[in-house]
Amino acid sequence: MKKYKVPRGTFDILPEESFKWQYITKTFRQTTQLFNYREIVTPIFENSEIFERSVGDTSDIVEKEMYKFQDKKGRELALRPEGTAPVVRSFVENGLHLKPNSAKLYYLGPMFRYDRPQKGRYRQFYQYGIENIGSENPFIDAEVIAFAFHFLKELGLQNFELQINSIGCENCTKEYDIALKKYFSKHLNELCSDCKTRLEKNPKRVLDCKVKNCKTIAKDAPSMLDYLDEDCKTHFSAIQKYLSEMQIPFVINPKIVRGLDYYAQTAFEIIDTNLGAQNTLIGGGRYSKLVQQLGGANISGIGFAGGFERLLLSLENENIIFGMEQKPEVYFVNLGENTKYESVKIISNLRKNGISCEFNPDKISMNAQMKEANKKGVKFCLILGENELKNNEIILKNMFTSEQQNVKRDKIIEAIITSKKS
RNA sequence: GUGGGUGUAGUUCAGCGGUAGAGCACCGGAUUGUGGUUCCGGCUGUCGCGGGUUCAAAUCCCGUCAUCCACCCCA
Repeated sequence: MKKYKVPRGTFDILPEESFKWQYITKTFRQTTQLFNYREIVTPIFENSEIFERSVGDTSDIVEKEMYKFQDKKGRELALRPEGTAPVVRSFVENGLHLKPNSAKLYYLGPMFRYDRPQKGRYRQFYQYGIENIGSENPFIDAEVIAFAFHFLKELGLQNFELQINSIGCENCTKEYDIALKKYFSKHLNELCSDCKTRLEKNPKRVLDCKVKNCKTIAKDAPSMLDYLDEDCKTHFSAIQKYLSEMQIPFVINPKIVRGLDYYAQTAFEIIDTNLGAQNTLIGGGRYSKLVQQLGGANISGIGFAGGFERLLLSLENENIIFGMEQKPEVYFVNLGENTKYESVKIISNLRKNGISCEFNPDKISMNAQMKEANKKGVKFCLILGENELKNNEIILKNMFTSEQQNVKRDKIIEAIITSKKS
C-alpha cells in the first residue's frame, strides 16, 4: 500500500496540539474585543493581480513565492500570500469606509508562500492580523502597536522586543535612496554580490544584510531618520510619545525595512531574540497608497500580522502553560451483557444534562475499563453491574480520592453535581 | 533557487558489510466487580524510494524524494 504524506512545507495539527492553537486564537479574539476590532473573513484565493499590484511585482513574494493557478475559465488566481491586500480589497469593494465601526478589522487564517521550509517557516502558515484603515493619526499607529504588545503579554510571553522605525513617505525616500547609493558606492567592492544588486533595486535592503562586511559598512551609513521630512518626523515622535505614555518599551531600529512595497512611514517588528533565524513574531506598518492602488479612496491604513507557528515556538521556549487539553468528566464502566441497555440510557441522560461522558464498548473487563478511565484523566467513574441493576443503584467513584458511593439511579445527576464541587 | 546534517517499529533512537534491535507508547494478564505503582507476556517493519558494487547491503557508492538547519526572504 502506498503511504501518503502531507505536501512539503505543510503539517497537520493533531489533537494533542490543537488546544494550543485554540489558546492562541482565544487570546487573540479576547484582545480584539478589548480594542474593539471586528472579524473579516476573506477567501483563501484571490485574483493574482491584487497581490501583484499591492505587494509589488518585484517583491520575492510575487516573483517566486506565489501559488498561482488558472481555474477552468482561465482566471488568474493565487492562494493568498498575505492578509492585508485581501482585507483592503474587501474594504474597498464593500465600501466599508462609509459604514460605521468598520475601520478596525481583524483576520485569522492560513497564508501560502512557496518558500523553502525551515524552522518557523512553512508553505502553508497561519496568521493573525489586524488592519485599521482610514486615519493617519499617530495615535492609531500607537494603538495598533499597543494591540500587538498587549496580545503577547496576555499570552504570557516575556522575552520579546518591540522595534520601531519610520521609513518615511515618498518624498523622504527619494532623497534617502540617493544618499544611500552615494554612500555605498564608495564601498562597492567590499559589498557582497547580493548587496550589489540590492543597491540598484532597493538600496534600503543593504541595511538589512547579514553578511559581516556589509554589516560593518552599513553601520556608518546615513540613517533614514535624518532624512525624514517635517510631517514624518512629527508623526514618528508622536508615536514614541504615545508609546511611552502607555508604558510600552521599544527600541528604535533604523534598519527595519519592511519587505512589501506598500509600506510607508511607520514600520515595526516584534522579535524573539532566542528563536533562530526566523525570529520575527509580528511585523507591521503603515500603508498610505494601498487603498488607492486597489481602487479606493486616498486614505491610509496601518496593520500588523503575526505567525502562529513562531509564536508557538516562543511560548514553548518559555514554558507557557497553555489551556488544558479537554477531558471528559465521567467514564462509564459497564459490566456484562444484561446492563448494557440501562447503560446506554444513563449515558444519554448524562449528556442531556450537560455532563460529558466517555464509554468504550470494546473494553469488556472491568480492569481494562478502569485502566482506560485512569488514562483519560476523568474525575468520575460510573459503574453499573448486575448487583446495581437489581438494587436500582449505581456506583459513583471519585478517581482522584478513590472514594466511592452507591447512589440511587434517579439521583445520578445530583450526585455528580454535588461531588463536582468537592 | 544555493549549501550542510538526517531518513530504521506508532514515536525517540541504537545497529554502520554476515538471519532487524532497545526505551517509550499501545494491547493483554497477574487482580474472572475496582484504575494509578510493580511484575509477566504480546504486537508492529518493503531499514524513505530507485539503481549500482559485493558470494552477501539497513550498513559502501550514485541518483531521487522527504525532513531539519542555514543562506535568501519573511510571519
